[in-house]
Amino acid sequence: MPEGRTGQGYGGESLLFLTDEQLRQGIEAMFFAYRGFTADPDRILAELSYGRAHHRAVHFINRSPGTTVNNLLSILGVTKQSLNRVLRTLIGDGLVISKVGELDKRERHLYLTDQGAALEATLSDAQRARMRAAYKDAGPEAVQGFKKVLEAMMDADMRRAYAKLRD
Amino acid sequence: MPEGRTGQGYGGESLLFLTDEQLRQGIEAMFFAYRGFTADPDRILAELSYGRAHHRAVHFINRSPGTTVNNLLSILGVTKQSLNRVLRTLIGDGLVISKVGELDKRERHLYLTDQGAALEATLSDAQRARMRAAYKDAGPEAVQGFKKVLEAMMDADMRRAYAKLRD
DNA sequence: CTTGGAATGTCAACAACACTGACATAAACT
DNA sequence: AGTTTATGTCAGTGTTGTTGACATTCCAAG
Repeated sequence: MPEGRTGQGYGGESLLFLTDEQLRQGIEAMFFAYRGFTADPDRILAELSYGRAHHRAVHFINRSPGTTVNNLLSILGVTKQSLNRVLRTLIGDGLVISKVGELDKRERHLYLTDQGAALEATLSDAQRARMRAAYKDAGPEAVQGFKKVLEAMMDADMRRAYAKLRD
Repeated sequence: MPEGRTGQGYGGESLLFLTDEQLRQGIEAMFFAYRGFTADPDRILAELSYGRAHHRAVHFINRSPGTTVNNLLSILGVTKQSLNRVLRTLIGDGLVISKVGELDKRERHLYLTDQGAALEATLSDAQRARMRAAYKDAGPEAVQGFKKVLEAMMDADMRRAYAKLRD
């Protein structure tokens, strides 16, 4: 071994960051971090007898007001029956309204009511607070790397959906 | 604003990486990436009529052979009833064995059988393959940042558990 | 205009995985 | 001897996901 360059020097020639041990650490980090990622909204949702699925629906409706059910379906990656159950309760509770499409009357366009927007804000604030603290701790360079790795970890369709949401 | 340094320069003075928009992108990246993260093992598990909970149990038993039920409980962050349901099927299927503790006979120490180790390897290989590809794409610097942000995102107890696993 | 397909919604059944609460047992600690 | 700890188990419940079947509405092609 002529040049056994150890450490995680940024040269890129060293492949030590691709060892099974390093990968396992990353896998476990994802597992533990995702728990933290969802912990705060979960606590709020539990009090309202809602779940993560409601959070996700509300998040993406807020993100893209007027989105269709089908669109939401492909982003969330669940079956229409599963999404429909969630949407029904949200509509029933007055957090979401569904408008028949003008151009294509088969489509239902989804919007948050004021009440829905209020819930979304509460959940987002909690989740962003943790995210902000983590970003601040880690610094801007780390955040760049964080996003880069996450993006590379996505399925191709999800990467497309993610890119689309960023436009 | 005297020095309005734009971009994500690594100076650290610019706080543009802490805007709500940047945070939301990170949140969505976590959501989509976690889906990719679990997709490959999920496919394998579905064929065996196992679920993610089985994967997690097998992973951490492989990681720390001889670990006790209580220990596993605190790492996984679920109730003993939930874990027990999973362990019962794994033991019944001959993937895990539970040995009464020698020093403290109340404790059960958990080990993978050869068959259990084989499943763990199959699942790990799939998950590591995606992780490796993502790491390779993103590069060692990005990976460092990735881990740094994830660690900062964990709850304090999880960070401790994570650190302990790395010793 | 009729027919086929797409988008949506609904009903029913089921499985995985989490929860709470209650109770049992054995072993260890005080 | 009494309490705590570690574990296991039973019963019930809730969220979220799945399939399968079927109805409705509408667009578009023949």
